Amino acid sequence: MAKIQTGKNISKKEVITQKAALLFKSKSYTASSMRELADMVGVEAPSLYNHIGSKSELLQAICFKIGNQFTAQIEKIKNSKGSIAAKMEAVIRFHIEIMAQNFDEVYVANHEWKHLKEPYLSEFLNIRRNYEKSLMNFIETGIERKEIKPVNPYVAVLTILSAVRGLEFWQRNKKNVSLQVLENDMVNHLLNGIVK
Amino acid sequence: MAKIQTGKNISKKEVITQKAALLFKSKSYTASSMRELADMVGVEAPSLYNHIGSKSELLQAICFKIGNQFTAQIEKIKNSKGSIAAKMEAVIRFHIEIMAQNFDEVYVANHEWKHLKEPYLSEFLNIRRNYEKSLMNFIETGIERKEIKPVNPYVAVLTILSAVRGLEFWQRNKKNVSLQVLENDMVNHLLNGIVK
DNA sequence: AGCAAAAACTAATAAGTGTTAGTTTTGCTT
DNA sequence: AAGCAAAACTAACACTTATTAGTTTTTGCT
Repeated sequence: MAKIQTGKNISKKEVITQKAALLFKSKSYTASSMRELADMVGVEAPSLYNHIGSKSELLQAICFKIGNQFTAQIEKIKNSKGSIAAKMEAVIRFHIEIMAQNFDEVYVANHEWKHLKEPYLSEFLNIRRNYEKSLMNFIETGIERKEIKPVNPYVAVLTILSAVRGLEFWQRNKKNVSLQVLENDMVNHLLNGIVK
Repeated sequence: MAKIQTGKNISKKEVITQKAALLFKSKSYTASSMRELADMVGVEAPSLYNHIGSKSELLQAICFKIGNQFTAQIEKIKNSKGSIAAKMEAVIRFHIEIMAQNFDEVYVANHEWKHLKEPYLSEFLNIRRNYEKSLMNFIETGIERKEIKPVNPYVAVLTILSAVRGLEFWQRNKKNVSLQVLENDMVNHLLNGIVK
C-alpha cells in the first residue's frame, strides 16, 4: 500500500495541492485527471478524497492563496511612503519575486481561474479588479503630482501587469538570465523605457 | 434539418473554425465539446465531420493561421529601413492590430497551443522561437548602434511581447479606451517609459 | 423531373471522467 | 497485544467524450 509522502511541516492536503498545481500548469485544469494526480502523489485516485473535497476545491485553494498573497503585498505598499515611481518599482519587484517562489501556483491562478465555480469565480474576479484599481490609483496620483507622464492609467496598468505576468515564459531560460538582472531590467524598462 | 450558414466568400469549414475559436476562447480547448460547437453552428455534432477532420485539426488551423500572420509581418519589417525604435514601434502596432482584428484566434493561439499534437506542437514552438529571435536581433542591433540602452535583449523582448499579449484582457473595457489611445500609449510606454 | 453528390441525420461505440460505497490495511495510543 | 481512527484499497456508477457507421434528406445540375 502506498503512502502519501509528507515532509516535516507540510500536511498531506498541502502535498496534494502542490502536485495539483504542477499538474494543472503542465496540462491545464480540465485536461488533468484525478487519476493522474493520484499517480503523481503515489496513491490510487479515490484515496485522495480522504484529504480533499473535490477537484475544483484544489483549484480554489491555489487561486485564492495567490490572490491573497498579492493583495497583502499591495496593501503594504499602499501604506508606505515614497514617490509613486518607488511604489511602482516595489510592485514590479514583488510580482517577480512571488512568481519566482510560487511558480506553479501563480501560473495556475493566472491561466485556470476561468474554471472556478461560482461563487468563487466572482470572488476571484473581484479580488483582481480591486487589485487593478489600486494600481490605477497609483498611476493617477503620480500624474497629478507630475511624477508620471499624462498617460491613460488603465493602459499603463494593463501594460505593466501583462509584462510581469509574462515571466511565466521565462523559466525555460532560467540559466541564461539571473533573477537580479530580470528584476532590474524589467523595472527600468517599464518605468524609463529602453530608447536612449 | 439545419443548415450551416455560410456567407458569401466564406466556406463552411471556415465558419466552423471561427465558431471554434470563439468557443475555445471562452471555455478552453479541453473543456469545449464538439456537441457545444455543433450547437453554435446549428447542426448535430457528427455533421461537423463532413467538413472537418477532427477537433485537434481545428486547433491547428487556428494556431498556424495566427502564427503565419505574425511571421509574415515581422519579415516585412526586417526588410524595411529606418531606426530600430521605428521598427519596434511597427512591431508593437501590428501586434495590437492583428489582435484587434482576430481577437478570438489570437487568444486561442496564445492560450491553447499546449494542446496541439505532435508534430504540430514542435512546429508551432519553432515558429515562436524564431519570432522571438528576430525581435532579439532588433534589440541587439539597436544596442550596438547606441539607439537602445544596454539592456538584456531577452528580458526586453519578453517584456514587450508579454505586454502586448496582455491586450487580451482589454476587450471588456473596449468602450473606455479607443484603439488609437491604446496603441499610442503602449508604444510610448514600452519605448520611453512613463516616469517623467 | 430525375440523378448524383453533398451534407444532414440517428444510433452506437469504446474510452475516460469525477466521485461514492464498502472493505481492508496501517499505525498510533493505551 | 488490543483497539481504534486514519487512510489506503477495489469495485462500481452515472456521465460525458470524440468519433464512426449507416441512413435519409437536401441541393444543384442536366
